[in-house]
Amino acid sequence: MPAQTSLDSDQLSAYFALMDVAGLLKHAVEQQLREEGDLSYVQFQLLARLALDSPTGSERMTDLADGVVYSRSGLTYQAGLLEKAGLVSRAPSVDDERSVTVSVTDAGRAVIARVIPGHVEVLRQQLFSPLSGADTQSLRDLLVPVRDHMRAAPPRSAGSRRRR
Amino acid sequence: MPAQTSLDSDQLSAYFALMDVAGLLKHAVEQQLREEGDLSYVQFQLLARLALDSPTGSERMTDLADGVVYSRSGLTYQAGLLEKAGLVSRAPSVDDERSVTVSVTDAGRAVIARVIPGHVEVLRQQLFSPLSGADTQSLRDLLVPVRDHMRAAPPRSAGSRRRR
DNA sequence: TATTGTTATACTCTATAACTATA
DNA sequence: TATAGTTATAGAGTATAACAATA
Repeated sequence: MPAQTSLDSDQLSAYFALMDVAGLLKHAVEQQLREEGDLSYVQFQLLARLALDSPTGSERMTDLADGVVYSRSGLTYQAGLLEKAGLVSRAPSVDDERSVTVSVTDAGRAVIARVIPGHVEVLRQQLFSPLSGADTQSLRDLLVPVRDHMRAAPPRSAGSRRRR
Repeated sequence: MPAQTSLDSDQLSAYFALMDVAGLLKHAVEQQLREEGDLSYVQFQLLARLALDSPTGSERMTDLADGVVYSRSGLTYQAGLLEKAGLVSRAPSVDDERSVTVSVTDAGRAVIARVIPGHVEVLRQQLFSPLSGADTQSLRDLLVPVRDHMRAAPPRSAGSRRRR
């Protein structure tokens, strides 16, 4: 069985459908986030990760960078914007003076809380309304392993700094 | 059954997995397209649509805009870059003097041909290697209806100009 | 009047490379 | 020496609004 040099039609249409759906969806949620919370998608990701995923509401810059932003300077830029808006604070880490710990503020949590209902509504209308519960679960089960695989085998430039 | 104001955990993880996979994949293919063809993803989409999807290799700006770029000025900008690079040509449409017909040149077809193998290779490694043939078909069958639904009910600003 | 496309403009985001400071 | 983060800088992409030309 030789390695194919082209894709079959299922692969092609899956690829384009994936990119189209994600592109349209991102566009829709970015508009909602901008209107209701003055947030970009990346800023929402950062804030949501701190406010919803982290028990302490804090993470080091390096840990935040993994999976949210592609370059460190980009993260510095976004964190700076969030800090200027009063939604996060930054302080040197206690255990390692090189590191910076980013923390959501109360104002940051308030923005997330304010933005979530409209966000959910967009997702419901745009993404989930054509999908049954079983469909959604299938989609999840298909995509989560792909994400894990991609994160495990990063495309060179997305690797950690030590790989360069 | 009242309308929920939050998402269940399958929906949440499907949403984030979708956005993460598409973001990582876009990042990977953009790098490949830039290295091997000096193309951005949008430029690749435009060129591929003309070279692969259109029987004549030509389309009106308005038709190109549908589903590729979000604003008309953005399409003008990208078409200008492609024209400057000699990959497309633009001419007034014969039937409607207001319209502009964009056509792939031979050089444009050559760039697509040069870029495709590496593109397929990235897709194979990043997206398809964790998916069986049946998985790929399932993914396609789940996402194509979502795309159709999104295109049918655009999120306001992505609509055609006459809707504004 | 409505539609097609372009232009001027401003802004956001991202990346590279050089730099500082700590481990 | 290696790692964490910042800064300066430059470039790409996008959107809005005003505009010209055609239907």
